[in-house]
Amino acid sequence: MVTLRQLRYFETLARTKHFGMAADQCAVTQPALSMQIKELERELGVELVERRGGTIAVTPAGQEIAARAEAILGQVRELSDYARQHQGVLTGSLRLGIIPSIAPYLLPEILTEVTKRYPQLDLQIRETQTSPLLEELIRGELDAVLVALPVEPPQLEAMPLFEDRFLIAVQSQAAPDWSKSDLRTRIGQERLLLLEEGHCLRDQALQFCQIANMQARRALGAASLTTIMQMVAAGHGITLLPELCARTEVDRKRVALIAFPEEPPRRIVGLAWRRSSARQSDFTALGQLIKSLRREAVGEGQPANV
Amino acid sequence: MVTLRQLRYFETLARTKHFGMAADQCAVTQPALSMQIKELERELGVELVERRGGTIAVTPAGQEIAARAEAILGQVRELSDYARQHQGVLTGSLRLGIIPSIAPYLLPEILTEVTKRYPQLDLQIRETQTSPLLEELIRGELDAVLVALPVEPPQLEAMPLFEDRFLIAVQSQAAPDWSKSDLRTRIGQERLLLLEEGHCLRDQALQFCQIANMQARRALGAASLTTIMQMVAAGHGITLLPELCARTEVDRKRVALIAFPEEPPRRIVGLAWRRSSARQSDFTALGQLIKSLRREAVGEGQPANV
DNA sequence: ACCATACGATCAGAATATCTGATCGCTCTT
DNA sequence: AAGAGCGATCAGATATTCTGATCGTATGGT
Repeated sequence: MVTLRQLRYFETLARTKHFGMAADQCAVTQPALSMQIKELERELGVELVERRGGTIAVTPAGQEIAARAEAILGQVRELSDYARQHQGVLTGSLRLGIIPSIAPYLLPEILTEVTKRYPQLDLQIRETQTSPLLEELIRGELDAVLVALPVEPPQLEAMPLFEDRFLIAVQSQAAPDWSKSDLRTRIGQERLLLLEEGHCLRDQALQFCQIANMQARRALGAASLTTIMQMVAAGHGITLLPELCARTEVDRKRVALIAFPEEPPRRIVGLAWRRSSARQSDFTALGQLIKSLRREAVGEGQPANV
Repeated sequence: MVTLRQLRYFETLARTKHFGMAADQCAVTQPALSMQIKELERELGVELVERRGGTIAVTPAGQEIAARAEAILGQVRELSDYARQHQGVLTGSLRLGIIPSIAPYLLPEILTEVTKRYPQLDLQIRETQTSPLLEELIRGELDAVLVALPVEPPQLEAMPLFEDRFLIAVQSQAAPDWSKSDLRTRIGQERLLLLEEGHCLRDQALQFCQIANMQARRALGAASLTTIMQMVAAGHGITLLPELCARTEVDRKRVALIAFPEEPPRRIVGLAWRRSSARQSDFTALGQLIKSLRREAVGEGQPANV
């Protein structure tokens, strides 16, 4: 008799193409996974993976079966989600992914508020860049993600939460030198500091500046905004900084923030989830909670112009 | 962690609304089933069934979850079927339903032929009337059914196999008395013997005779064609007999068969299965096999006219 | 050619999960 | 008030699944 356990293990194996890694992801030892895979093969009477020294290949039949298994596992997840709805909103566990340019600035407040208002909720956080987050979301390893919109995959649905304007961060001493009138031209003349490849923030900044700053690409990617801000403070360049990050990252003595006078470049921060998920009400509740946080926050900490 | 076992048990329970029966159907004892249901409820955090003395009720959440479970189980079945295709046609086990007016006459040959040509196939037979067969087919308890076409449910697909003409069976002594010219009128004057409610044969005969024989409904239903033929032989009435059954059921000394001169009433015998099943090639192979049997059989045993 | 390494298979024993059969307690019927 | 039917519960048996150690093989570097 086929079991869900077998399907779970096999789906992971088909994805990783590696017994050891798959076993890790399933949180069991490699022999345990091997045995279940073998049992599934015996059960179905089909060779699912070809074991060749060093590496393995998923057979064509295996591919198809992995796809079906994935669909089945998805439906089981939705069944559980549906059930969870019946014990009230935002209860049980919710796996939330957040991108690095949001997590540190919003997460503490989110956690405080969630603990206060939804003590039943066990919020599990994963912080990484947008594309792995979306993959994991689609695979069902995450329930929702907090990212910059839009999100492309059609099986996802998103709720915009707030607008996050970009400011220009420059070394304080240099600030008086910046006139608001020709910001864009001026940017083109500076060295633009950006995060490393893969961060959506980098892409957004590049997109905005592509006309203005053709030499931006030579800027090597930094691993964190903190690094970048230290470099700005030391006068090694400028950067585009989301308002959200400003309060935390900016040392007012050493760095000045310049707002765009009109039509500021901005990102939309939103919550995304699988369209097929049965936890819609959880997500809208969580979205509302974050929205409300942000409104208060914006109210108290006004954007700092020069 | 939700298991397929839990879903299987619960789906059965939701259908039977009875722990004991569900346990029987699942081939386990009642405590085993109770425990799995309880575990599923704990897992999902939802009460799935209301236990009230004597009887139980499936909660609304339970209904929805049972429906989802059913869908999931169906997909798992299809996954298995898909896999089975890969080890060649007509291997493994195949659960075939057959109606009583076909089974005794076709099954022996089918079994002989299947054993010869597909020794790998484990054919499990269920014999009952059309409507329970179709229900079980849709639920996935059967893989295919051999019935009179058409079959209505849209999720089923059917393959016509052969035409089975109806003959009139009368007591031998009375036979000379029948002129072919006005068969229909004549039928109206006789007592028509039919199977009990639920047999498609009864409905087909009634449909054909509805103009001719308005008093047919008073004929009490017999449980088997054998009973009916004994009564015909004893001169208690006449019946419409499918050609398929004639060789086996007719004692030529006591019963005569009269063929309709033109446009004989007939039934189409066919094989039906779930459209969603992944075993199409099994079914067409089985259909071909039955077709070929029938062609030979028709060739050797010509319909016996007066 | 030889060693080191990485990978998956295998095995024995331990830990879990699941099942059975007996029994209990409740509710409805008579 | 007694009996029948039903599901829950419990203890012990059984089957499944897991772990940790070990093995054999293929591969790549030297």
